[in-house]
Amino acid sequence: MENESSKEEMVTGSNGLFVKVMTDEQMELLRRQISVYATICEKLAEMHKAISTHHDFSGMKLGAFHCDPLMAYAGHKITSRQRWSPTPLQLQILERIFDEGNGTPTKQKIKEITSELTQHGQISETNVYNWFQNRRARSKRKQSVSAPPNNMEPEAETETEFVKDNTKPEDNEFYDNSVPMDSTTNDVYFPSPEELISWSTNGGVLELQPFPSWGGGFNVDDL
Amino acid sequence: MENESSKEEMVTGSNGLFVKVMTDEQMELLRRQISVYATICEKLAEMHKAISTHHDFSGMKLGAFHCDPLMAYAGHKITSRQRWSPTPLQLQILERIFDEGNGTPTKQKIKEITSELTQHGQISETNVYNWFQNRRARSKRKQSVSAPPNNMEPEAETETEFVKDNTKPEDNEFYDNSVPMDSTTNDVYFPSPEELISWSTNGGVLELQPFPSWGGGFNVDDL
DNA sequence: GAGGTATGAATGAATG
DNA sequence: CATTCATTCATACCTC
Repeated sequence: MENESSKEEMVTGSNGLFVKVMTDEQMELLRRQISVYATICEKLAEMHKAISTHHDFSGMKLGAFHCDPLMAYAGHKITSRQRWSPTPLQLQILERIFDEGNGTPTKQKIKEITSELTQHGQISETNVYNWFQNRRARSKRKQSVSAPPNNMEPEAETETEFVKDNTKPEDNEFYDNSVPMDSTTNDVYFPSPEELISWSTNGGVLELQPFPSWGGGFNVDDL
Repeated sequence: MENESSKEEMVTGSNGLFVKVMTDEQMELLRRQISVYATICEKLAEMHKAISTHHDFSGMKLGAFHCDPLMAYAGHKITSRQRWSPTPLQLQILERIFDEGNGTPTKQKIKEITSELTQHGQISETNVYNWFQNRRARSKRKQSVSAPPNNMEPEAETETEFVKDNTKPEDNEFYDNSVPMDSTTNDVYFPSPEELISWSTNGGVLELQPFPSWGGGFNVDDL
């Protein structure tokens, strides 16, 4: 990453006010972070809920949190950025190019294709790149599925087996899961804390308010 | 959306890059929002902890490959794990090292790094090597992953061609959206999710790390 | 609303 | 290093 765009700075907006500046990068970080929090909260709430169903914790204190028995289950999906999807026209063109057989588009080709497709809708080089990657991989996989005429039980999901034939040196792995949490938001709306934390301690059951839609603040990628 | 002071806007920073802008107001909101999450998480963790002390979760096998049901947040199944994946801690360290700028780690450095990371989880030199390879390569070809700002109509072939690439200049559309982890300066610091929420797999007790810095990381007021 | 599928995207590893 | 492959994750959509 270049040293030129990773830090925030102060600029004077068009309205003349001083404002804080975030780069896309930072914005993305923020977005993710908040989303992670949301997820964590949600899961914790679920967990507690699950536990609560098995035990009675009426005596349970939650610090200063005592609220009305407002019913609400932790909604989720506080964020949802639509991922890119080719328009029919774009798809048509992409498929055509793909069928032309020219294996993997070079970087240069990607650029060309992208600029062509841009005339038919929003698209970035990454989109094009990914599309071809996926297209190739999946058309290949499909064939290999039809190839093996033998056996192949439908679903051999032996989950009790943690095979880690990593074919590689001594790499092992036992810590699971690096948080995927995609999440994305177009806008960020911030309810007041009270709004958010109005959970019910009703019978020890904790419930989080559904996350209010993020739809009012600043647009992360839509301006 | 008109151009008022409380709304975000796009301006050109001193470096010439387009950046997103937040007003103080928005920044404050953001800070509070995240703070609220932090509080919620803490409280939930406390609650869970309290509950856990009263019950035996012997049924919860939480070995290296088993997560407590809650932790499987994201629907990820524990059965996967065939390829190495850095733990959050490892990732953090790796990113730090990467950011230190020392280009290609030598063989010797790889060894050092590996042995350091081993303390935080299984890892091999190959893993480290690959990671740096990929990290380098991708820090260059990072592109706009974020769906272009505008929502596109999947089927409404309104191929209106006024698509203006608001993302960035025509020639260069690279910006980072890969794993966030830089920081270290006084700008936005975001602990990784796992950093925040390190679950003890011991008896199903959940533990939240003390919140790193909502008080230390994101300096709203003293930029 | 839980299942399945399609697909955009992310990333460890491999190949040149 | 530059590209590519393989696998996986996440989400949108679809069906029941």
